[in-house]
Amino acid sequence: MRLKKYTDFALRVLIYTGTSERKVSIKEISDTFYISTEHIRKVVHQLSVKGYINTTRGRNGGILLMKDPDEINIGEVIRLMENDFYLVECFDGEHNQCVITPSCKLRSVVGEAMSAFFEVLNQYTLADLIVNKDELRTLMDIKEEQS
Amino acid sequence: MRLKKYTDFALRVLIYTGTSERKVSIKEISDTFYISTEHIRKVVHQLSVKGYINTTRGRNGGILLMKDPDEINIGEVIRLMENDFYLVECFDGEHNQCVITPSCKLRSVVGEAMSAFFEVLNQYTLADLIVNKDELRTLMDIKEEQS
DNA sequence: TTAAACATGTATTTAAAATACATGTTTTTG
DNA sequence: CAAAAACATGTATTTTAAATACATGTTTAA
Repeated sequence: MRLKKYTDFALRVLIYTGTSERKVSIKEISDTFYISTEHIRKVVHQLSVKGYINTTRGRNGGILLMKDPDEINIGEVIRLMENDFYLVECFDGEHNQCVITPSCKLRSVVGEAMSAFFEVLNQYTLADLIVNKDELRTLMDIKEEQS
Repeated sequence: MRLKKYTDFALRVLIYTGTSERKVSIKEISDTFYISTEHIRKVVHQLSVKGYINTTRGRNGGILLMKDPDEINIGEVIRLMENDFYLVECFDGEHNQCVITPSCKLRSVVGEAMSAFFEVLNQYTLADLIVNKDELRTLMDIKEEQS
């Protein structure tokens, strides 16, 4: 049971962007976390498609948060980034061939567990993740004036 | 976010075994669910190592439940079968290289969500999954006298 | 016009899971 | 005692999804 790095990275992009007071770049983020720039680029792109961040091209381009941190729900972000929640075969209706599906109690049990998982995540926003901005800024080595 | 088929299959083995009144075989189970016999064999083996079932070799061998269904906790089974719960990088202490770990709030948020997930699963036992034995027996085509 | 940013489609690599294969052991029955 | 029917176990292969890399394009400001 894992989340994709993609999802993990999306959250880090939001944390990074939300912690900085200025525009940030993909390069900065990938350097900070020792992560493939191309992979982060894709995460950034999807976050911008979903309206969380705004990206501008060109010199002096970069990434800005588009919403207030307290409007960015963590459960929602994870649901959007993680596309596949087929914990057990029957969750994937199209490919399910488990014979007991019509009478299976496991189905709802696992569903209930997954709901509980998201109920917790839904209670948090990006604001909760960056309350300690100063500490984070130090750890991520964010300089407020771009070199 | 998925569970392994391995985990799904372990639960089905328990459901199958718990539903039948007699000894069952790996062959039967893999035929019922259209699943690789070898894969099920490994699941069965681990379930027996963990003491959930008893297997006997040889002619007239097979699988029997070792515990009362209401003593078999679903959360526990899933925890045992699914070995890896590294939802985010920092959960894997040994390989974690995320720089914000010391001050990261996401860590505990995801941890809390995972706990909620298991809290639900911990509330159920195999007995809950087979309350409707008759329906299940029909769907799985279990004959109580072996042909 | 050049440099520095993001965009985007495709290809490759990696890692884990799933499956298959080969051989061995155990037990019962004829 | 031989054969059949079960599980055991180690290894190898295949599959799949995710991660990463590559190549090229577009945008914008200096």
